[in-house]
Amino acid sequence: MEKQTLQKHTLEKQSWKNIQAQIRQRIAAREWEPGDLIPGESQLAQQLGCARATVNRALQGLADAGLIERRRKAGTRVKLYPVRKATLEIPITRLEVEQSGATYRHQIKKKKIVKTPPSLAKHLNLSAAENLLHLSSVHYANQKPFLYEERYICIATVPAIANIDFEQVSANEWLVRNAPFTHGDVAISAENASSLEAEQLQTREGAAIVVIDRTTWNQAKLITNVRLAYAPGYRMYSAI
Amino acid sequence: MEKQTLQKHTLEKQSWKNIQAQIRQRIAAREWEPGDLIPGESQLAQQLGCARATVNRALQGLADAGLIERRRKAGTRVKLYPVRKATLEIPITRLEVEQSGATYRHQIKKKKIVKTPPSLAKHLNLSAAENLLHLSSVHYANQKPFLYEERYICIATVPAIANIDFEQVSANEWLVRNAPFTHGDVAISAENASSLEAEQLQTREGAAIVVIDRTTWNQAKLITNVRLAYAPGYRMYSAI
DNA sequence: AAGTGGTCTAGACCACACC
DNA sequence: GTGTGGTCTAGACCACTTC
Repeated sequence: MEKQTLQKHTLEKQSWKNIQAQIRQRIAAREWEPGDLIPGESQLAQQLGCARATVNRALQGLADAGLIERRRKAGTRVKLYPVRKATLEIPITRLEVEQSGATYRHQIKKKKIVKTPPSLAKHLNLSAAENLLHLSSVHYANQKPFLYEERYICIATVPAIANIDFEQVSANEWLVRNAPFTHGDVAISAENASSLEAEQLQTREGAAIVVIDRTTWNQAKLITNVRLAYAPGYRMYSAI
Repeated sequence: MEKQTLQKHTLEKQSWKNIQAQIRQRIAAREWEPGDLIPGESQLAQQLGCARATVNRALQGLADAGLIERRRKAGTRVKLYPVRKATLEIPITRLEVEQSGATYRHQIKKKKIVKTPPSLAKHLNLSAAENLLHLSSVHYANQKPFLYEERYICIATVPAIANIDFEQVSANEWLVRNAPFTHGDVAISAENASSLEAEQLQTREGAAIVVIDRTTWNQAKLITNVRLAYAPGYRMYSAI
């Protein structure tokens, strides 16, 4: 009690964010150079007048941010090459469009049940006999094409999709709300629009478009694989 | 002691990750539906036989992952639209190339000191009188162009750059190691290669290329703005 | 005013990696 | 073995928000 009151008076607020900021600054100021070992948690706790758990939380955040590297017994080091990370949010397309102030609409272009196409079978190591629902659709913002989507949904994993009217709710939105996934992967690239894509996006063939390829799983079961071709001019932003 | 031993015997390992997985599963299983309020921390702690702090840690992770939404007094709700996030690592170009097994080389194409160009002045709200070091360079993987980079560095913020030989260390690498930044922003887009870019990247004009525009700051002071034009075929990957 | 999450503490034990 | 980070606990107080 006595100690705590003292701290409050001398250092005002103590929180793990505060501690983290102090350590961050000491790293930025080169007090500990890249590659250096920094003091142990207990030592820092004593220096900074807080509990070890608080220092631990601060350091875990810094490790997460890629500034330091921690190993039991070996201690904590300032990274030689700090790894910065950009976090991109993956929004529901309808919300993304609406948040930009535009009116959203989407249209199904194709819908049929197919066996696993060879291109996917290899990449997703899926049985060639698997039944997939193949959907193509275009999403519009203010009646202008925004995104052309080519999607495969694994029927065995998500049997309920058989009864969904995808004219009402996009597959994207329905899946996000009804088929929670455990993990997945994303690839982002740039491609020249094919003639089909150019037609659907009402742009010229060869225009540079952002393409996102995304696959999601529930445990070991594939849920969906989708290729998203955004209309020219699409940009993704992130703070770092 | 007695209690702890009991837990060990009945539930094997208890950790916040375990608790988190249990809660995750209950959300996935629709035990709590999207929009529902889930029990408070103390209640969950009692149910799960652990301390409230442990539940707190688990729930904070889930909030971070975008699955739930927490507010004091209001409680914790399952998000209607879970926001998934993809985290992209921003590597040093040399390391990115070398990790792919290729040999790295880079070459400075232009280097001169300029006043803030109008295009940047607006976007970065920078004084037009600011002195910037303007560098263009090409990074190669196995002698093939990998990345064309157009960079501006704020001399007032990083005076030390005046004496750096950027033939030896790329600006990218030098800055990462010597000019820590507090925050920044990134934009990713697809563009058709201009004639200059096509020439530098040894590709055809109009080829679709990934373009990353990145700006970093130290507190209120601009460090650098860079436009990275990757050779056709470049892909960024992320797990989600 | 009251209830919820957010954080801190002191102490304890564990898990892992290095010696 | 031994030292480091990783985690857990019980209890406490704080801060924010809704009522």
